[in-house]
Amino acid sequence: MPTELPLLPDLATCCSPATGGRVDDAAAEALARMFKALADPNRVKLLSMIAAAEGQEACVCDLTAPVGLAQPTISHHMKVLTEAGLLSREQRGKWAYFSIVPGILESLAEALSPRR
Amino acid sequence: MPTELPLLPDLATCCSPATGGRVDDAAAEALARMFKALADPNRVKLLSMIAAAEGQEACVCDLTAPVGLAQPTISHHMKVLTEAGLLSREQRGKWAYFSIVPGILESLAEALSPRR
DNA sequence: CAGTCGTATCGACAGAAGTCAATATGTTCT
DNA sequence: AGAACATATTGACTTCTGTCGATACGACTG
Repeated sequence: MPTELPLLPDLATCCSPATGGRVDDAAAEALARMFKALADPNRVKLLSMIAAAEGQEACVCDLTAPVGLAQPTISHHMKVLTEAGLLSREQRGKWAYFSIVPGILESLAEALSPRR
Repeated sequence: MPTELPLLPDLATCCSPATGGRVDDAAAEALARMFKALADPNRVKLLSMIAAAEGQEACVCDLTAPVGLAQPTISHHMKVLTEAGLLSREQRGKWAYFSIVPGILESLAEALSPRR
């Protein structure tokens, strides 16, 4: 079920970091949704491993072992990160490659930067 | 129950942004704990209101009305933000003033900045 | 010192989230 | 086509989380 996607626009409304002025309800929810995706240690680890990989992309097969979770759980976390707009998925042959959505982390970081 | 506090050190281990290299378990948990505090729209709103206030501090009495939550709920959220190390509390007379822990947002933003 | 006001804690409840085993889907190779 | 492999989905279970009413704590005020 496609529920979102237009998350970047919400964050990129320009000149409205969450900490530079009162944030409206929509922006607060958009931000909270992305932070919620990062609110799990295993997802932070997964994201960091992808970010650390060359090309900022990684195959699920490379991620399963290091985090020590069952395969369905990894799949679940990847879905959460993807639906939050942080990762994008690309099926390449038999494998699923995930990569960080370009600019999304910078947008998040900017939303946190005080007084712009 | 005092469970944490040394969160800044964990983040400030220098030169180890979550997205610049594989993050270890401790760092992942520290980061996730802070993101978890931001994983609620109302808390994002509360934090942004404090950040927007002059002196980056605000009295609870000023925050209750705008978010439209019951007073115990606000108190709960403030506690979550405080225990996550994002806010500090100061009792001034009859009122409780909360302010953003200096540098904490910058640290978080830096942890999100890719390739350092 | 009794009352009032601001804030925190407690207890309870509904809904969300993390985890895994089992199973399904889809892709490649023979 | 059938086997083997990689990933996704389903279902079930437990734990965590947001919310509020009731109540307790603390500080000023009269």
